[in-house]
Amino acid sequence: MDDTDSSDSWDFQDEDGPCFSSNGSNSVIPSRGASMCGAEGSTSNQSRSKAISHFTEMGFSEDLVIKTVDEKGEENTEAILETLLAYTAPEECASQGEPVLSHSSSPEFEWDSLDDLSDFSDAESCLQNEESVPETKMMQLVAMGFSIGEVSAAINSSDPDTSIADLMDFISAAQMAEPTSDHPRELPLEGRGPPDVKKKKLVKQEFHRGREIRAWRSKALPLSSRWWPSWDVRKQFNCLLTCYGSALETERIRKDLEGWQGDPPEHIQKRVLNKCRKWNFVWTAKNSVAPLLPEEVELMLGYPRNHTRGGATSQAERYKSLGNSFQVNTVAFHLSVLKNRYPNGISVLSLFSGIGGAEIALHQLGIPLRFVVAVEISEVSRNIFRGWWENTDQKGILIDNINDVTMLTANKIEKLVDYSGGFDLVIGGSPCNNLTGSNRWHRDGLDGKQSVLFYDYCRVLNTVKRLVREN
DNA sequence: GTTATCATGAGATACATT
DNA sequence: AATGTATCTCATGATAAC
Repeated sequence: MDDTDSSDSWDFQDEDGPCFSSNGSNSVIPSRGASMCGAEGSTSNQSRSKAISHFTEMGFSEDLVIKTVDEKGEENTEAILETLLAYTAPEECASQGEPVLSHSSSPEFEWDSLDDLSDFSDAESCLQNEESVPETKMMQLVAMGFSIGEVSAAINSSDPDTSIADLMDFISAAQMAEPTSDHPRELPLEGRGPPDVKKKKLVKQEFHRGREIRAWRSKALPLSSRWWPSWDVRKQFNCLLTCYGSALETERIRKDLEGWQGDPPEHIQKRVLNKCRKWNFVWTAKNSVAPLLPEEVELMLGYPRNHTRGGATSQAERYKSLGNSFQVNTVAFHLSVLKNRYPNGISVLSLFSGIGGAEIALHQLGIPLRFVVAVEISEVSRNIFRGWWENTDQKGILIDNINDVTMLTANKIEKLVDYSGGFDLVIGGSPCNNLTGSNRWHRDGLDGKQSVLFYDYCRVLNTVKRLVREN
């Protein structure tokens, strides 16, 4: 059962990730910071050299690191990093003729640009140690923020022993040519470039930021960046829900904020901020907020732009189908181990398939969809998925006329297994309507009307397993 | 250690408006 | 008939206050 989804605050989960982490945006080098705090006094020399090697490993020159560490004190990792970047960034801009921190376009909204560099040295050692395993290479590059399509293309068109650095080179070159319609970029990562250490850091940084508001403010939401008030301290979006804030709500906020000289009083700020949190509002003009557009939600969740446009009859349906869906990049990350196992295509039984998050993830990984059974109760979602299937010229077989999981009897499963030659993957996230805190009315747990389908997932999975064993 | 407070959520329903 | 809005409601974990 894959429960990777959009239910938590929109933050990449790192438990299974090999070399990146989503430590909170405020924490700077938490593990190292802690060990340094504990190393006061007698062992300060040790912590000093530790700090120095930490920053030199990041690619900064040793002289500069020693100077800065002595200047700022080895415990002030944040300040050190800030200073180091301040020293090195202008040089790189000059030599490469392009902005290094391309997202920091408006000075008044300069966010701390350092917090996510913390685990980079771990990623670096990861790169050096495990270059021999292709899946790992794929995961590492995806973890750095390259799109799965780009990484697949690069790995497919190079020798198996090509280094990560060369692969990055390859991808960068391809990006400069133009993004293909087949593999559009999931996130706008303008900070990419030649694979020097600095760039790798930035790419990694961008990857984390893709999940945070700050990235959106200057890239996907340039207007928002301009009007974002300093007292709106949100750094992450809340859970992407199936419903959205009303126009009247945003109107009330506008009225609340009008007529103050400078910042509004604290109680107003608090009220507005609570509303913004509740509805994931973003700033669109002076004193004005608005819900995220469906296109923006699609982008965040890793779907192709306008993925939900055709099949969904209304805006409400678009939000609903997106709010109930997988985060594609996350699913692709977990499924990337299948890439080399199914070069000739995969046979998938997709339960609660919705708008096709699992299938899109496989497609973006470059795994051909040889045979897909998509079981989905919502006609709107089925239409969206079929639209995608046709738009991407899928060559495999799609069976999407079984709408209800409870109708998927052992008999039918057996026929499907015979027809397809067996399923390689059973995937799906069963409904959580009766589990979620949002539902005050029928929060009946797994035995609730919708969530009870969890048991059908188990039933189907066990049937498929049994058939596989028998064959 | 215990209690109080706060924030939050793959939401549901009735009613109003278009 | 379809869409938009207001109102409903609460377990849970984190943190603050006692």
